[in-house]
Amino acid sequence: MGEKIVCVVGPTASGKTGLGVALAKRYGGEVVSVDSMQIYRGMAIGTAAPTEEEQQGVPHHMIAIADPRESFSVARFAALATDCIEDILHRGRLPILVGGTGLYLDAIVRGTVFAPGTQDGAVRRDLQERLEREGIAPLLDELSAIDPAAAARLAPADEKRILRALEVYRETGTTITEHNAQTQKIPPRYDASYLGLAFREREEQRRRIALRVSQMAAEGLVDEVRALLASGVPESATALQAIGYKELLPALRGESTVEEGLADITLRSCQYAKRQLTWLRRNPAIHWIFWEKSPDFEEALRLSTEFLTARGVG
RNA sequence: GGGGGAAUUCCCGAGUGGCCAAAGGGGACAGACUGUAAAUCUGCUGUCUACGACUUCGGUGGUUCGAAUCCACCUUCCCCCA
Repeated sequence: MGEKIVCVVGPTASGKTGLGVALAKRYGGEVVSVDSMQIYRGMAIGTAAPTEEEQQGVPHHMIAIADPRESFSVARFAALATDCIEDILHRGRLPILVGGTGLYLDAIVRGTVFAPGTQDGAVRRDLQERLEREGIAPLLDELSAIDPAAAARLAPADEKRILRALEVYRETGTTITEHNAQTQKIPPRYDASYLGLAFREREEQRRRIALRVSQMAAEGLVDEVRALLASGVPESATALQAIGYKELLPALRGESTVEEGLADITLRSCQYAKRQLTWLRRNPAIHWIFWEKSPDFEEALRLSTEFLTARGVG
């Protein structure tokens, strides 16, 4: 087992930022954001990145460090975040990972080794072209021949993963099934204590999200999106795929209204929260704290401390 | 006041006598997830004592072996003329 770290997880708008800061102050820790969209600059409002005031003097890492024109990846994120964590540990402080991007968080804690190959690599481009020319069927057949397990596991419509599976084989000579089996044998890099935040009632979660969206609008979300576009961020950029941004593009093009865009943001955020919960639910190590009505951070800090003490943290 | 059109399962919307518990989309719910992950993909969605039965297509009453589909009347909504 590696060194002890704390992870605060939960769906969007569940109060992770608040608890993360409270824990950091209580334990002398620093926050590492594990969020696929907060890494981009100029997206503070829509990604609900912690403001200076919310940070309360606690050092925060991995926020607004990338240009929104570039594309990040799990592997890149995990590498940078791991550097941050190591640095915090070397300084004798407690790393507190706060974030909603499940894949990223798991990759960091487990120390996942990703197979080579990137989105804009030659192999991927080649496969992409073949997909456009020939359709998915021949590619899936090819995968069946080299990695029947993966071919059986993946749905024919899951083009993204089929291409990736073929890519891994071409880049490494090893099937993705084999690669995954190998990486799963690697012991976790960190000894993580997980605290999960969630609303007891789904409806309460929805209300909370709707409230947050209207606050974002009041803080100038529309202008934020406009500014990104004005600075040359293409609509196809990963950053503009973020919820809160892509839904406002039609309104900015005059094809829809801001009101409709905001309603769409609320809807997509609720659906996203649901997916986050699906991801988190399969991690039995998470110590859940459920909000009955609205967040009660004092109580949450008490429960968290109790749990962390039992786990030997602090 | 006259004329025309429409009412379908949570929503939108197909369906015009049997192959309809009813296409398709959305939403909801559940799940997956190893270099785009706030992304991508899958399943499921009338009820039940479930390889069968029962109740649904605005309401009531008819026609028919059989109706969401045909007829009559009623209710509501929309459009046109006045």
